Amino acid sequence: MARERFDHAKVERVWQERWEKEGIYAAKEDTGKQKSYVLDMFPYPSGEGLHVGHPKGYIATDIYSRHERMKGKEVLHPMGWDAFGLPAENYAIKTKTHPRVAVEKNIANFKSQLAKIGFDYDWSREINTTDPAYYKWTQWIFLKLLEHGLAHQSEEPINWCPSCMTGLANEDLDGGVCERCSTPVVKKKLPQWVLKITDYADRLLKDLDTLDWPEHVKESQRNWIGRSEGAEIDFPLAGKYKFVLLHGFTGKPSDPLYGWLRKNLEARGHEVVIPELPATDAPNEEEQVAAALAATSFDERTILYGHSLGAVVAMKTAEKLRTRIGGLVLAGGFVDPKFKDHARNFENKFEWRFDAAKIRANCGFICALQDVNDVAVSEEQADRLGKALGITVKRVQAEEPHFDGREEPEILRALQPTVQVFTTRPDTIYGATYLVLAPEHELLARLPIENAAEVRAYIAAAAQKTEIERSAEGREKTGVELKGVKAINPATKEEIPIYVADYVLGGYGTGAIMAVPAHDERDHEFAQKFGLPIKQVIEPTYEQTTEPGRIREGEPFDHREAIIAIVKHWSDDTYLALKWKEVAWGTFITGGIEEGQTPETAAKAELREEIGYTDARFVKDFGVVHGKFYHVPKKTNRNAHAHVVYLELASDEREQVAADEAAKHDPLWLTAAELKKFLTPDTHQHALRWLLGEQGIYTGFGTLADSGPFTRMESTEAIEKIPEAVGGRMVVRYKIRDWVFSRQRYWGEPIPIIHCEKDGAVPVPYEDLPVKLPEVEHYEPSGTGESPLAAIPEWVNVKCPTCGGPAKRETNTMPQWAGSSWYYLRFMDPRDEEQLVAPKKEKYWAPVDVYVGGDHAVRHLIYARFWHKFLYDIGIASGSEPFKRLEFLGFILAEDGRKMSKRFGNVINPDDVVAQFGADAFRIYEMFMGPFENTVAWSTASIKGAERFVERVWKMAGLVEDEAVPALGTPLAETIKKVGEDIEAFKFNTAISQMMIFANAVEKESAIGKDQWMQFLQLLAPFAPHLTEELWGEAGGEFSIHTSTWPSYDPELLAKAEVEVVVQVAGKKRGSIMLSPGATEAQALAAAMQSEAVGKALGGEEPAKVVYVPGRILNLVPRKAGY
RNA sequence: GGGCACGUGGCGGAAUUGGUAUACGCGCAGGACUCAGAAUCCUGUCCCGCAAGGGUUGGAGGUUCAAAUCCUCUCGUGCCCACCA
Repeated sequence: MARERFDHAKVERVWQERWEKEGIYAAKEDTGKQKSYVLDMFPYPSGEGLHVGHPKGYIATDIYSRHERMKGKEVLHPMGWDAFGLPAENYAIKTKTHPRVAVEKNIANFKSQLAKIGFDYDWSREINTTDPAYYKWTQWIFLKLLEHGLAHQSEEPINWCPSCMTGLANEDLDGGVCERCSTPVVKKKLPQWVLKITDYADRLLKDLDTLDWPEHVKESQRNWIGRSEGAEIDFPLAGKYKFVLLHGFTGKPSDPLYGWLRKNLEARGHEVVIPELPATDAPNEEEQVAAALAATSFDERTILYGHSLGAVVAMKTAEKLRTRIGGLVLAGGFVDPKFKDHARNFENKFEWRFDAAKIRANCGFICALQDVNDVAVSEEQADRLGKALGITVKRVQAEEPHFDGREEPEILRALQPTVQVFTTRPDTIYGATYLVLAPEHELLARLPIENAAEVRAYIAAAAQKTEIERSAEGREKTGVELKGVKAINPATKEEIPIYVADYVLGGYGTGAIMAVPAHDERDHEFAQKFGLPIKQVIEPTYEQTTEPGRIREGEPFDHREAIIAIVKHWSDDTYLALKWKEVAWGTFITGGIEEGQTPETAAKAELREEIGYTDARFVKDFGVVHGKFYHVPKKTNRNAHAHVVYLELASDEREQVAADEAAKHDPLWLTAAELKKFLTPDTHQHALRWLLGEQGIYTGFGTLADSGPFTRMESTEAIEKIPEAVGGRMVVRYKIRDWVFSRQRYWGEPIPIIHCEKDGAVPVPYEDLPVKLPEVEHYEPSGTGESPLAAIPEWVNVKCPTCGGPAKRETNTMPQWAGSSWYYLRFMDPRDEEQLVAPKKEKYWAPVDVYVGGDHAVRHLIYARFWHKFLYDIGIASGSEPFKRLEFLGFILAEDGRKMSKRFGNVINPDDVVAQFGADAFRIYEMFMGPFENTVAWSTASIKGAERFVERVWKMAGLVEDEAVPALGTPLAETIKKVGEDIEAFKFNTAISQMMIFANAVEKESAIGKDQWMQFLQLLAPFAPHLTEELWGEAGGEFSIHTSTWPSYDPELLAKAEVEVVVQVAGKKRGSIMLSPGATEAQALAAAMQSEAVGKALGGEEPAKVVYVPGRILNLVPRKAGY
């Protein structure tokens, strides 16, 4: 009987309605089943709608989740919308519609497109990041971060996109340009909220090892985090200073801290004066300032320091000076006698107004420290001090609150001008011939620089530059020397110059480097341009890693001074080389340096002994190269320290050579090009590069030279020993920067903060959340660094939650990444008004078992992992990682091989494809296109294959019989096994091909048993849910096939009675034999020898060797020559 | 410049992880059905050779009884990072 074609449109409609009506995909928490949480990266609902590339990941999770459900698990497969962000806002600006209107329209469109494909989403859990009921919790997380000290305000220069008119996180840049609009970003100083993701860097890195993620994604994350181990080393500034230390109202010059400071400063040759100040508990300005002034004389080399009330006295003293001093350092200072923990009457006889201009004029630099845990002086007080003096107060961690410890290294560091550098190569410190500070370096404002105007101009110019200009390829190094200041290299004790240059980045390490031009490309380039000394301190060292001569691990080395002599021909452009007779070596002349010899005389002697030439002229000693190898005849590891000596022969005059020397090797005259191929040891290749001038600067590890007590030590050891020896310390640094969290735009979550003049930044009380986004007239960013929200006075002006006084709301919004950093938790409990997620539900569903997505994943994943770890720390999440397994998808390109885009007019809408070919054919085609992670171009021609397969299955219903077809037993068992395994492994393409193979087998038999048919439909159900539901019903199956139990198979059907074993002779196939799987080697051999072809290939002889892999292969190795 | 992948027919790709290379599908060619086309079905389809046979996984070496798979070098492509000290 002829069957109608499959009417996909009708079948899809019928079943999609029924699934929806019966709610078969709703996820429940109380079924007692094992759970499975399958998640797609939720989309941004753009105005363009879906193209055929978008559903690829959704189809995969759909298949996977349907399979999980049929395996008896309780499945959570939700969908939602990441709808805040710039595109919606820009669209709103263009069309003058509210972004919410556009977003709602887009969501409706996306939903209808998705519905047509027949997904098993639980729509009752749909969420939307722009819904106040959702972003209430995004704001809640922000307040929790603030509460735990992980959010703070900063005024550091940040990346500013002049086109989007907003600040951006480091992660939002693409090689120095805004990733959205490709405009070069500039540095701009704006008050910003910043999240301290750096506090989690180490855990974000370490926990990667526990994740079942593709290796390249983990690698990208490691790259972002960018951990590097190195050393922080202090380079003291040259020159002797006189320090005048003024104690506070609880201090005395006899306190241990002052003894400690005196000892440390005097040890460096400085002078220390600690005057006793009278009556500090009832301050009297005149008396105290007079005491300070009387204690000593003041000049350019004087640095005045004050602690607590002493800081105030120091300011007053500086104000009254008639000469200029080197600098003013304040710790725990204040400008207003009001304290956190006590009240004290300081008003008597003290003038609390300061002449900041006078102080600034009198002091070379001013530096103020504030302890983050100070009990007396609030942050706000410290800020006021900073404002009064026109400086930024540096917040540090004191040993004891308010710097009351016995030793306070932060004070010492602030007093004693040093430049702290970060380096991963402390082994090169003896070659550090200058220092470089980044233009942002805070020390630049404090140093007594003679050419201050020039330096300031350079710093200003650097700030103006875009990232691109600053780091463009072919960049020319620029910089300015700081005249009048020098640093001391703590290893060599030599004075070295200091530069400011923008090739050093302010945000990484300490913002300062020691420059080693001999062993760093960038430093070398800079040194060449500025005529700075280049000092070699690392000699190249090579280890032999191949036999013969591979180093014997753990055995000691004997050391030998040696030479490698490069000898030029007297007339040709060729060089003398030795071809060794007993080993496969090609070398230059080489040998040891005996006592009393110099490298030059040793090289000449070696040349005479080995080849006989006597008329050599010494030209050059290139330096030393070290070769580590195992000396086979001497049975020892050897490290040969070889001077590379260049000789030129003046004539062919030569002597007789001893017979034993001549027997060892043949001399050859080779050109440079020939030598490149001929020389076997790496050390000799290195020598050749020196000769040809091809050896660039050496940046690798090696052996230290000219490095005092560390000379001849190897880099790896020196890296461990040098930092401590020069007073530095090993530290770990990360490339990842803190997350700039403020956006000066409208369409985002308002940051729930109220700024009060009196109380500073006050968090909005939890019970007042959410802070709803108000309606505005215009969405345009102001461009001044203020969000459009700032233009709504009735929203901005509020009462301070703490004091009730007048206050203003924070008008910046959060970045788009905020809402997507925790949405997977909300799906577990999407309508809860009391809490972010109910602990019971979280415990049941977490973590996400399989997470599928592609684009932007590195950033999203790092932010989400950061927030998740924080939520874990405060007890909201029960595990420390959100996504157990991650599958990365490859994109679908347009037929022309380009990206699918409205711009190119090559977009294919899934609606059209579904209408023409059906949802099931569309799903099968997308999964059959290739491996899931591959990027492949769409092909309308190829989708026909999927359509044909659907039609074939449809027709196959006509072949169903009551009785099982025995010949299909094994193929069906194999198919059940493979399809199940492949779905779990995300290998959908091979699962489909296995089902096609089975369909071919059914057609060959022209029959299939009813039970076999129904099992086959179940295998196909996750891929083609509509077709199989229809056929399942026709065959008498109970609704729904998607809630039926995944078929099992009899493993015995997989174990065939006989297997084909391929017979090879000498690795080439000569036939095959049928054997029982348990056949012995003897049986297999006997069967194989029956074959004529096998006998012929063996030449009538018995095989010399037999390799038998039961069930697979029998390889016979013949006796013939060559085997 | 650094890191990570990858390279198999005309095309997408498969190969139980070292054991019959090219499964499955697209395309193409020939045939059947048809007045004709669409659709469908059958046959063929890596290269050389009439055949027996030989060759072939970007290229060159190596390890192994056996290599697409492991190692070394080399060429090419893609992705990520990039003045990160």
